[in-house]
Amino acid sequence: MARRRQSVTIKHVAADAGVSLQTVSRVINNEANVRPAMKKRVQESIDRLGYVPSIAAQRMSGSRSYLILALNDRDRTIEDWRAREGRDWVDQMLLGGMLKCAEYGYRLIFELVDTHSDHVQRELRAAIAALQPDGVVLTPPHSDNTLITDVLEEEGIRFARIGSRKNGGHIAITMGDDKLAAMATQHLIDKGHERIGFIAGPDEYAVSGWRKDGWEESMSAAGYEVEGLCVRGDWTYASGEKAARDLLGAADRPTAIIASNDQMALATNAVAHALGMAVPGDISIISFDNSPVTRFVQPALTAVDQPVARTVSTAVELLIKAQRGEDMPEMPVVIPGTLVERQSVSAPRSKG
Amino acid sequence: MARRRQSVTIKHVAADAGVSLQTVSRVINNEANVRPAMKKRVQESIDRLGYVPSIAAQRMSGSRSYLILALNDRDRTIEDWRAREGRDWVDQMLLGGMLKCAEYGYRLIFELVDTHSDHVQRELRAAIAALQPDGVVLTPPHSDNTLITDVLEEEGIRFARIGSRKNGGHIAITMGDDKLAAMATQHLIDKGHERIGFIAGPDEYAVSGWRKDGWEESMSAAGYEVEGLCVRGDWTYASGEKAARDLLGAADRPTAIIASNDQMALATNAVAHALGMAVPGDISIISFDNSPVTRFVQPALTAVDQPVARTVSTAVELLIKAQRGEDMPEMPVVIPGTLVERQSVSAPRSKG
DNA sequence: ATGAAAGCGCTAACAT
DNA sequence: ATGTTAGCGCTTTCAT
Repeated sequence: MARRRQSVTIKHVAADAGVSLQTVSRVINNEANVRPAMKKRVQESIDRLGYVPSIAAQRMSGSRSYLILALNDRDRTIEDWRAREGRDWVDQMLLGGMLKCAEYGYRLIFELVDTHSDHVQRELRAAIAALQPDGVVLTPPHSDNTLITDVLEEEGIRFARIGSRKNGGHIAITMGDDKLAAMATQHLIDKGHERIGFIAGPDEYAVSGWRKDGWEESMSAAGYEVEGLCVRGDWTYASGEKAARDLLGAADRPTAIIASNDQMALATNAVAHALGMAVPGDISIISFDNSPVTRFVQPALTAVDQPVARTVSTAVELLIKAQRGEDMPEMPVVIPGTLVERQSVSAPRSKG
Repeated sequence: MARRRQSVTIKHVAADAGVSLQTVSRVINNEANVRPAMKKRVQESIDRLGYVPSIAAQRMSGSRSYLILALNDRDRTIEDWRAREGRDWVDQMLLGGMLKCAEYGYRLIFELVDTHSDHVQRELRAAIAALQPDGVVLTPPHSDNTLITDVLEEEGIRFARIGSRKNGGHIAITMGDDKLAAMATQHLIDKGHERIGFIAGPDEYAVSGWRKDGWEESMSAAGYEVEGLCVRGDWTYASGEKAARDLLGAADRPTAIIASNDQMALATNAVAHALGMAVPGDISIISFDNSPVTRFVQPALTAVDQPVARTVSTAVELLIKAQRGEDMPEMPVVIPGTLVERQSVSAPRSKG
């Protein structure tokens, strides 16, 4: 196929408007020092010719690439895609990230990186060299991975960390996990529960700790015991099964369980049924994430919704605005989630 | 933030290896006329310095952009994302497309376009001017939209149409929709059904017609009537409800229904329940697509699985290979789907 | 406020 | 088989 060239370039516009390339460039980039009349004339040529700048050329000449890179964990993402269980984290990221990028004339490039491989750094440097993104959105567990953030700092690329509170010179955004967990716990306490179990996520994820903190906070504020009521999982269904068996097999078992994600909540629900316990009659369940599956399971799960789309959208917007010279927020930004009530919570059975 | 420059460029590698830029370029692009020893020396420098070519520069110099554009319908995609009902078409596209691109050092850019707006062409030209993609993957209903294909032909950009049989000079890939529909119909016939209803998709989608053809083919091969057994929907749940009411409210109603997508099948299931009919006892159902929700509904739906990931993966691979000079397939490529049996099909009740 | 010239990192075309 | 030159489309100096 023939060597493809830009059909309409800045030169064509300049010729059409009878001005220099520079003036056209100034108009494109909305710079100062262009008289309104001149600007109008150039803009008309742009519109008439249907001119759109080549981002390759813009990037080449050392300015912006108009590309935002969204980094996700390769294994977990591919596993979710293959499982086809309706987890829509990626879709929500795209919904928030792509649309916000489009608003500003940027594009979101979704990229997978191996968190645990020893060549994360190489992979990342390669992506940066190839694309020269104007900003990077980091999702857990990348958000606090210093292997990654070190590279980005070295390369001088702005980044936003989702699910992180480390904002030194960078953007940090959380969904208020501790407050959400506290809210979920309080919701159960209000229903009359006193023994509320908690299935935590893996340590590698900062959000795991915050969610646990929130649960503990509400429990101790109410004067309830937490000892022996927390089990750690690793987000997987299997780990949720094991955790649920531990909690529900105990002599003084809880009357409610909060699971740190949907998979583990689903597993808890299944284990309860397997043990002949009614949900929510014998055991109430609240899950985190609120992916589509929470609505399809029996009973539909009460869940803490994570506003992924709004969070990523905000991250992208802050990155773009920072590039335009606006200040980045000093403190971690919180995009709070909400509790979505469904059928997996009721008052505990009155004690015989 | 400081003007960012490539940290390691082809110049550094050339200097390090003591050769000309051109030789490095030849090694990068795996071209002929480089002695093995020289190639090895250059490759070592590349590895040592961690050099990765800038795709912006590669594109600028008139060669490849290493970008493949995947075009989807904006409204439908955003609606799916917002609905959060577990439809994973986009995820399966990414699974197939991104991973295949990565294999060849390309990147997939996922882009939304308004099919029905009068400025599709402007939108598309803008995307092409900005990104200069090496190939475009078209999904229904874009695949047969001449507004879109005309622009691509004008710009000289190779494209692959998914769900299209129009391959004149381009790549066409289907999932064998007619055969799949025929297979689903035959499956019901084998179970003893004679009156099998069909809910078709909108005309705008070529696949709608093929699926209907397959149903008709199996029906007439078995010598069964199709008159009054086909109703057209528009993919939505609401249209499926209406279609199902039409079919199930008739005097001589069908004992089985094939719906052309999951949403309409779900609606059919709900309508059957509302009318006091048992599924599959009174009415068997088969759906198309096999998105996650088919497994979560009661009863789990027998469905025709659409191998979206494999299809997109193939599309991308053919585009890349074509760019490398390999021939494009003359005929439409078929990536056949399969029938996934679940609980929504049984033999019809014996006639009283 | 506008223009001219230099250069970004790379490859195509043409040397040798 | 390797090197040299020109130029892709744009922005950044630096002039005017």
